[in-house]
Parts: sequence; structure tokens; C-alpha cells
Amino acid sequence: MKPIKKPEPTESARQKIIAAARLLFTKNAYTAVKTRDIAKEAGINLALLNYYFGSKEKLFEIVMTENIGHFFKDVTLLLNDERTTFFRKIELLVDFYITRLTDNPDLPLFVLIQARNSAKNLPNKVHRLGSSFFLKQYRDEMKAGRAVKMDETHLMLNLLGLSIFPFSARAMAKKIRSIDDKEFNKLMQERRKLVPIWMKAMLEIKK
Amino acid sequence: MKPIKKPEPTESARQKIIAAARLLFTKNAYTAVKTRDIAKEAGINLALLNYYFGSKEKLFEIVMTENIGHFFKDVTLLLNDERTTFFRKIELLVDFYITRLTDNPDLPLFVLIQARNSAKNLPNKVHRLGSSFFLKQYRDEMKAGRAVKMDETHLMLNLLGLSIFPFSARAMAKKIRSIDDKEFNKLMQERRKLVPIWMKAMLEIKK
DNA sequence: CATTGTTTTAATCAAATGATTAATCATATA
DNA sequence: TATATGATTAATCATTTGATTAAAACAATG
Repeated sequence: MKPIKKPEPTESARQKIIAAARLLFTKNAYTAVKTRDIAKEAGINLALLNYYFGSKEKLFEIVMTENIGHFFKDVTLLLNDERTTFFRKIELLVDFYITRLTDNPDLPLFVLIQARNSAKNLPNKVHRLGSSFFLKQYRDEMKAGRAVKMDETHLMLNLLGLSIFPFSARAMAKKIRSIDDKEFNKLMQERRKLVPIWMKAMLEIKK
Repeated sequence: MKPIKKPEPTESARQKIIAAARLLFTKNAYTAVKTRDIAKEAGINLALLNYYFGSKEKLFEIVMTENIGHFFKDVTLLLNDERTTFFRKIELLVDFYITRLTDNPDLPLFVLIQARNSAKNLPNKVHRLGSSFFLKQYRDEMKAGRAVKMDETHLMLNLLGLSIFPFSARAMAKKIRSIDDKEFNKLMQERRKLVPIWMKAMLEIKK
């Protein structure tokens, strides 16, 4: 009898490479990241990178999926949850964005750059966001006269602009306002409450 | 009699290089743009690039100044114009952003990336924006009870998030909403009117 | 024209870079 | 222990890339 012991065959090298690649690819352009940088950051021999992943590009695709795929999957779940109201969803979405981006502030710029470089870098399901339950709920609110009418694209751009943009503009904001990371983060946490309030004000029907 | 024709002393090569460099550097990362690409795009010999500009980096700096320097200079003028009211400035700023970015939709992502890569890529005067006449006017509005109180950084991030973010997210927005350039541009033009209305709604004091 | 200075070109260089190879090390299994 | 299998290393390869050079083409000047 042999118990077959192969659950984790020193998977650590592989993992270290992915972690290093993610770190570097998220903050720098693809061409700016050298395979030697990744190897050094991971503390492994350059050849191991190709041994495990075949090429720089394959490794990048893994990072891309981790960064973009997971993020969009979670957003999709929130947008299509039928148990939460329209306005509650706004609160939950803002909260989700700020939580996720506080941990990973370089993510938004990464996503925007990949989307610009080639639309096919985005997961195919992305277009489904355009027919989410959230937007159906917004149409219902409009019909019922409980929310100002605007194109659904404007609604989405406003929500993302108020929640995500500050993170992609972090470096600029810090310089313009002469603040440090701590102050910047404090402001971002304030926005958890503020952005939903602002969104409501924008959607409120004037009497 | 000869009319002496020397107004443009075949400056064309130099100009063609700058134009090509600007085109490529604005849309792609520095390391992703090869000097050979620039030469090809400009239709000149590779060596001419170094003949006129010394190095790829020097050429990049010229593009950077053109892209960022001019933009910030104009914004500064608007922000510090003492002849326009606070709310009027919001309208003028939104109008300025949308006009400029409609012509050059890749600019915002370029600026955000340069700011992230190194804060010193931003013009030094940038920090002056933090003490602009516009923000002084906002403080006056708050004191007079004519505008909701919020941190000035929030105000700036909201204005930029609503005006500029859509352009940096253009590729993503087009995919999510399944729209083309024409429709996207139409939406952006609508925002000239809408963003000031939304900003006012956010700043309005609830009774 | 001849001369001089500027612009343009083709060829080439040296360094950087993604990838491969062949050898070595480690570990588990028979 | 011997052997097979997978992990790791140093050395090397072929291409790409920013930059240089030396010569040629061009234009203005005396």
C-alpha cells in the first residue's frame, strides 16, 4: 500500500512566480516588465519561468485572468442579486469597489489599460453587465417616477466615476492636494458613505 | 524679383517625428513604442530621430510636455479666473474637458499613467491647483450656506470623475454597453449639460 | 563651379531580452 | 541502493532595440 503523497509537490516556486508576475504586471506595462525582473522578484532562476509557464505571455494571461476575471465575476454577482433593492445595490457596489481597491489600488488603471489595448482582453461576459438586473431595477424606478430619467450608460459611468476614478487618479490627487497615502485612504473610506448619498441626490426628482 | 521662400525650412522631418511620436506615445507605453515604430510612422530614417532629438527619452519628454503641460496650463487659467462665479466655473471646466478630450480621447489615460509611474512626470505647478481661486470660491459658498460642505478633494475628484473618467474608460464602456464610437461621442456631448446639473444636485443643501 | 554646412541614408554596434539547453540536484519508489 | 522523475541552475543562443558612424545627397554661398 502506498498513500500517494503528491498534494503539494513543492508548488511554492510556481506560486512565487505568479505572485511576482502579478505584482509587476499590475503596476507596469507588459513590455516594461522583463522576465528577469519577475525571476528576481520571485527569487527563482530565470529558466524556471519558462519551465512552468512556457512563455512570458502565458504568464501574463494568468495574471490578467486573476486581476480582471475575478473582479468582474464578483461585480456580476452583486449586480444580479434579486434580493437587494436598486438603491441598496448602489451602496453595496460602492462598498465593494472601495474595499477591493483599497487592497489593490493599482487594479483600476490595469483594467482600463488592458481594455484600451485590446477589447478582447476583457472577459466575454462583460457585455452581460449591460443587461444586468441592476439596470432593470433602474428602469423600474424611472417608470415609477422615483428616479430621474437618464441613459443607463450615464448612470453606470457616474457610479464608476465616483467610486473607481479616485483610485486610478491616486498619484495625481496626492500631488495636487499635497496629501499622503494615509490621508488619501481616509478620504476613500469617507466615500463609502458619501458616494451613495451623492448618487441619490443626482437621481432625485426635483419638485 | 524673387519672393524669397523660406518660411518653412524643411522643418517637416522634425515635425513629422514629433507628430508620430506623439501619436504612438499617447496610445502605448513608453517601452512598447520602439524607435523604429516612430521612424516608420513618420516616414523617416531611424538615424534622423537621434540626429534631431538625441535619444528616445528626449523625444518622449517633448511629447509629455505637449500632452500634459499645455493641458494643465489651460486648466489653471480657468480655475483662477476671477471673473467667473463658482457654479459658472463648473460649467466652463466640464465644457473644457469634454471639448479637449473629444479631440484627444487618449489623453486622460496617458496622464494618469505618467502620474502613477512617477510623480515628477507631472508639471511642478500642479500642486498650485490645490490652492486655486476655484477652491477659495467653494469655501465661500460653503460659509454662505449655499453649498453642502465636503472636503475640497472630494469636490475635485467628483468633478474629474464625472468629466474625465468616461474617456479613460471608453473602451470598457463601449464593450459593456455594446455601443460604437458615434454613440459614445453623443453621450459625451450630452454630459456637457448633465455633469453641471449633477454637480449642483450633489452640492445642494437639503431642507 | 567649388566650398561649406546641413540633412539623409545604409550599415553596423553593443546591450538587453525572451527563450533554450545540457548538466546537476533532490526526492521518491522499487 | 539503484533508478526514474521532477526541480533547479549556469551558460548560451538568436533577436530585438537604442544608438552611432561614415558616407552620400542636398542646398545655400561666394
